[in-house]
Amino acid sequence: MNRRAKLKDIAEALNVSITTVSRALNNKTDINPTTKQSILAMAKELNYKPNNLALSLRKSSTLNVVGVIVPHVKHYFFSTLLEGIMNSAHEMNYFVLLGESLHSTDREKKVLDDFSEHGVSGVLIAPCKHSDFNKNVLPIIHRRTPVVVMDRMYDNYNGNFVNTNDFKGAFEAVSHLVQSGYKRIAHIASSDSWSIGHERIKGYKEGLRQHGMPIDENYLSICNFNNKEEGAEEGYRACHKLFSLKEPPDAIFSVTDDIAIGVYQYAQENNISIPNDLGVVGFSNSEISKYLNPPLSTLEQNGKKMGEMAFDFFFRALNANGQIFQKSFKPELIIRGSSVLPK
Amino acid sequence: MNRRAKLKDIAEALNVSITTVSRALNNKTDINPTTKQSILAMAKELNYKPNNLALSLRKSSTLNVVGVIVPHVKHYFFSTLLEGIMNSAHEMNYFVLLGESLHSTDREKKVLDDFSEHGVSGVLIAPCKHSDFNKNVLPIIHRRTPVVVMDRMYDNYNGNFVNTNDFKGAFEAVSHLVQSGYKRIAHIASSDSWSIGHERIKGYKEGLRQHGMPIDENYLSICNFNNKEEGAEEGYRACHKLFSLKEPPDAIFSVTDDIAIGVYQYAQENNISIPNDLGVVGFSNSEISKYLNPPLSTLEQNGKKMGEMAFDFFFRALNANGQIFQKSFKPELIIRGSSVLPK
DNA sequence: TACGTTTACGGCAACGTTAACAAGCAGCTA
DNA sequence: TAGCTGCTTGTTAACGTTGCCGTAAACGTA
Repeated sequence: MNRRAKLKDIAEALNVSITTVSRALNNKTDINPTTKQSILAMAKELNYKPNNLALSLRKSSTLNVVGVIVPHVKHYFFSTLLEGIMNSAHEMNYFVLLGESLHSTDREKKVLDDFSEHGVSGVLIAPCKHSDFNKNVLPIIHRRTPVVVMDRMYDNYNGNFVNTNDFKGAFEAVSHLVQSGYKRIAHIASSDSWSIGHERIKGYKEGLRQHGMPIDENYLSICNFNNKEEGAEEGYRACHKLFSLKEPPDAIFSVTDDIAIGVYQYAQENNISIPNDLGVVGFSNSEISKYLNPPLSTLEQNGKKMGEMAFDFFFRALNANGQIFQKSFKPELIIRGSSVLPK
Repeated sequence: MNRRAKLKDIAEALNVSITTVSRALNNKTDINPTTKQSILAMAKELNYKPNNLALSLRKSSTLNVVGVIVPHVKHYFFSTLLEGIMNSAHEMNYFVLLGESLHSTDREKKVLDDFSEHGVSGVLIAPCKHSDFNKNVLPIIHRRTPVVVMDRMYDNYNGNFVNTNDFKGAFEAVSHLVQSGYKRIAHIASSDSWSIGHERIKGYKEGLRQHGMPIDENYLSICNFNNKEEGAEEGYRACHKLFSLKEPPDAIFSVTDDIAIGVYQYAQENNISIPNDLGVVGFSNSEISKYLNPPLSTLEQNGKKMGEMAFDFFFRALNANGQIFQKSFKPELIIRGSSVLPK
């Protein structure tokens, strides 16, 4: 096979200058329609494809590449998010450069710096837990590279983002448990110090308040975890603590499905029947949830749609100078067997 | 912030030529150690970082980028594979360009062509189901770009690969079921026409043979599926068919965990007790498996290790001209509650 | 002294592309 | 007819880097 055709080849074949060829292929003005036609024809004949590497150097930015960084690809939500991003990216002829932070803010910084060095045209970031906005993200924005923050929020951040309305989700979960007839609703929460944990706690409390139920701080159990395995263990421990109270809860809104798994394990070992003795609602509709016994009620975050929109925001931000794109997805309550008392 | 320092800046600061600076920074000969020291010092002072874009053009290949393509990121096995690849890549300062084939051979081709166009230094591919080696992969190899095939095999392929020893895995699963005391072992299989399905069927039959058990083609149920949801449904259907036989099986080796979920659903609806009436063994130790009731025995494929090795193979192939790297991972049998009869 | 060899460096070209400027030419106006 | 205008094309430089070649100075050898 011959080497790839370049502008020069077309130019020589037609006895015109390289510039003229470039003009024809880039739909520039200042070109005779006849010349243009013959150039286009020749380009097709020689199967001309522009050289991305040269273009990148010329424009001093990689062409059609977005950097995407998430804490863990293997978490279901992030992999669906990624799926959405890749769908849209593929449609728009964009490449996805992928990195994982593994919930380390240092690694996150390293990956983002690498992205910059590689000259990505944009960055889509699902921040790690203690992500440092000023240190990690701000430098990218200063380079005028479009950034879209996904999934969780930075304090006082006012750029492009796509996230879940955690507050509303938690509120709905609690409302549902109340309507199902549960009276003492606990929340196994994630740290108050990051947006997801914070907003869900707020939604939980507001849910209780609006239904005229007391807020008992003993029913708020905060735990710390970074991956699924820890999640289940933490859930188990938290559940154990809740059931050591004088008056244990009769329902638990769990900040994630993984933690709910720990609750299930504790319940099974202690002969606590779900949903009869204990109602449970999780968060994120992980693939496991519907196969649990009983199937777990939870909130669907629709990672795929979020991913698609995140890419779309990036794409629009590229050409809209200064305009900011924001969207908060209301999660959808999925009611299954774990939170409905049989009549 | 100033713009990034380039060779010219260092050269002007020290009154030497650009070439000399380049030599110093690239550990070339023909340079005075003293000059070299001062150049290195100045490079550090100006925080010089080579411009990848320019380098890419010069070498006409993107620097430090591998293209990775898998059928679906959201499948647990592939996401762990990806995790392994990214770990190793990150360590070696490589970027990962990600694509999904979604089990479409056309899309696979498109993504691979895009990779080539982008000038990746290597390609790691987990082929889609009906992937066309000659059309999709061969052109890349012809460009002398190192390729590592992961997870499944092409017929007569003799390049770099990393996969699961599906034959041994299936063999072990069947042996285990025999040793547990099951007598009529069925296999819900995947299509015989691709390596994974084929090898597992072979392993299943060989397992029966070596334990002196008859091979009943009625107990071999082949089904077709491309994603989890279909998997469970197909499993359910296949199970239904098996239990319509005059003499239904008392154990099922399922080609994937997803299909095993369908088996569980059928069993629950029809009051078939696992493991008492029916032993079940799955494949791939998906995250769901240990949370099923009873927990599902299965085969761990260790995607992370495979991913790490796949990248390692690529990396070594870069500099080892012609040498071929191959590794078949023996999956590890994980015995849980679904395949052991109580004494 | 004369010549070859080594050491250390600089100049130029090239990777493929595009932007800015220059320039040729036809047609039109005064 | 001189000069202006608009249309079309070509020339040059630049993006940042490295490989090739050339060469001056210092050194060694007969």
